[in-house]
Amino acid sequence: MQYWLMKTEPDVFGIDDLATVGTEPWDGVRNYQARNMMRDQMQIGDQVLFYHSNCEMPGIVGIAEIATAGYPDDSAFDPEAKYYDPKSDPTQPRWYRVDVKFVRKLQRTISLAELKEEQVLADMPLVRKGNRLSVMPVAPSEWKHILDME
DNA sequence: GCCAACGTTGGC
DNA sequence: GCCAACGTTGGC
Repeated sequence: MQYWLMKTEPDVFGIDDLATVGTEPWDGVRNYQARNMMRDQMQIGDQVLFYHSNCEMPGIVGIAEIATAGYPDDSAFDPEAKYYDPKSDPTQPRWYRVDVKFVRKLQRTISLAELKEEQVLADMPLVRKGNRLSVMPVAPSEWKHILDME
């Protein structure tokens, strides 16, 4: 089993929204590194740190899990859809998504500022300046360390 | 294949 | 709202 971190903007879709719907297709990711991870590596049951970005207190707010392996993101095929990409062909999809399932909310937000202070987390792309990856792998030791901070 | 222009992310 | 960092695009 693998661990991941996925970013989302709470104004668009946050942990409370996930708690409400239960399972959500993670569509609209238009970054090749993130695409490759969703398409090639994510498996049902993988655990996810749910991260809020672009908000008052950026940080980890909950736990989710992967509910489907990667499958084509058909929001790329629909000219009416927000994430339409005319270069993605249904016979050879360019973009993929997974379904993400709510597990639980953390008792508190583990803020980005706190995460940055942890020396053992210094290698995470999340805390590195200028890194914009919205999906990233998390080492088992990092996973444990972060949840111990809860 | 280079690289300037442009768009997006996301912290602050 | 600003702006640094970075990815993508497109002219050459």
